[in-house]
Amino acid sequence: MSRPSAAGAVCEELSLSYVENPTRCGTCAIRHKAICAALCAGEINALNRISRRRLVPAGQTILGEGEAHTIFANIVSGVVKLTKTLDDGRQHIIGLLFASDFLGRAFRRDNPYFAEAATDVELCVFPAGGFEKLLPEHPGLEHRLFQYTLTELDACQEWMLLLARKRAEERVASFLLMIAKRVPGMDCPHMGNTAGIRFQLPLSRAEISDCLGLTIETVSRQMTRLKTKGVIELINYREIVIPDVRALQGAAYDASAA
Amino acid sequence: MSRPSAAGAVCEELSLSYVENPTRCGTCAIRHKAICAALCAGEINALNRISRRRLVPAGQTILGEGEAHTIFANIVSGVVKLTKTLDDGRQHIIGLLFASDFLGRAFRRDNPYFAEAATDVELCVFPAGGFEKLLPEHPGLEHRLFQYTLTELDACQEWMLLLARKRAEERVASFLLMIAKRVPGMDCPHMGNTAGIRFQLPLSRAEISDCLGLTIETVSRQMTRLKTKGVIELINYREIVIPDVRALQGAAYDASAA
DNA sequence: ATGCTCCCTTGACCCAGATCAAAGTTCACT
DNA sequence: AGTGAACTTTGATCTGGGTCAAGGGAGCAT
Repeated sequence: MSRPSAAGAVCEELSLSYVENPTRCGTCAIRHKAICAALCAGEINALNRISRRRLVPAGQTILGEGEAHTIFANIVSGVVKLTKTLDDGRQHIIGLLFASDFLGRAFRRDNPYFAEAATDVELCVFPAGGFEKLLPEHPGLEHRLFQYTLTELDACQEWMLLLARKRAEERVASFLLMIAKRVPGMDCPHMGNTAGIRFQLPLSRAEISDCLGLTIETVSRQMTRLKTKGVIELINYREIVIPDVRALQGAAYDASAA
Repeated sequence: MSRPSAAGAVCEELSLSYVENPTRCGTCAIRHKAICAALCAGEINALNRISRRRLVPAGQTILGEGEAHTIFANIVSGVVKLTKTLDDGRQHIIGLLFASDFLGRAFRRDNPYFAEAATDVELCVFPAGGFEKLLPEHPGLEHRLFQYTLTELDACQEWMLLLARKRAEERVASFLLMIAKRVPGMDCPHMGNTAGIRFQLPLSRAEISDCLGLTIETVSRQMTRLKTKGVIELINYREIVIPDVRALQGAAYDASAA
């Protein structure tokens, strides 16, 4: 599960936990996108005061399912997967968190899912106690978290439609589209078509199948199928080019394709 | 889709909109369960001031998908189904609302789903404008709604696992269990076993199949299967007895079965 | 009663995707 | 370069649930 990636990270807290320095949030990549966006100075400072940066290498557990959760966190970079498991081993990835997403289920003693770093991940961590104490004191913070939760619920309901009614090819196409929207892209110099998108898949085939309610083999076959149709190009197992997003949206049966 | 039921209701606003009378909330069946629970007197009064009771007959639309939503509401009695549709007609019921549940997606112009009365429904309706104005003024109200939304998200994630990984029989059993928990039961005099549960299904087979990502025929076959195994008894198409809840939990592969 | 309509069940058959089984890639490490 | 482990693809076959097509009930109107 562990893969090499940009930051050859080890899991340890960096010595960035200086307490009063406002440059910490000031220079943060997700300052204006995460729940931090739209917080007033007082709220940002309160958060800043209890937060610590942490690097988590790919494959490492962040929160255990059913355990009491000890932290909340913003994802600064990387991808976190949230998994639920039936006790005979069948499992499903109920959510992926990307840069600027928020990790943690407030107002609940035990964590309803298992959270694991899918790639190397950089977190901005808040201890659970401190964070939950902050919420009632800062309505603006709770409001932001509420809005974020509503968006998460929307996405979850959309995904239910995929699981209940889409065919395998549509699911894989929908998945690639979702990843393309959330993952940082890279230059696409070999392509004449400037509309093309190129990016790195953060998940293995096994993990993709656990997102889509399919098997590894079916995911693989559908990828090959999309490649044969010219809807996607596979640079290698992890790297993908989408020459024409519209075509992929068509394959995904994506209603939001204009 | 319309069925006879207790209240032979027509859809019209009742003349209950007297403005200052506190007995309205005071005598409400869901006063201590809906988002109203844990609100202070001021908040309840503010809600009371803008609310109206409304009866909606089975089969009638409450909110259109994609339309601007004009109302929020508490479900006082009955069952509301929330549906999403792909434009080729494939559809899925993403949620069912029962007594004390809340209907409406705050902070969004358009409604992300289609809401329809599955049975005759009694609503406590709030006009959208008035309700959204109340939220920032009453943090307690927003807090309640936030908690309710988190619970909804938990349920949605649990349901995703069902759609992604459970087999047909487990899905049907899980569905019956979910209904049994939320729908008012009735006496079970013909049974010696006092642990038995008897209730009315609020949905047709077609609607159940739209909840479970299955077809009508498969739902029907699995119901017959559960009946043959003795896990359920069918009084008629809509009425069900569960002689032993444990057995049904087993069939549902329900992890929460102790 | 009779017939109608709307659901629901049952049966026969089919197919998308699962399962089982190799073989091919990729990449880290000698 | 060579080896091994992990991941991915591909092929053959199987099967759970879908699809198509008849029947059953139950409730309502005549």
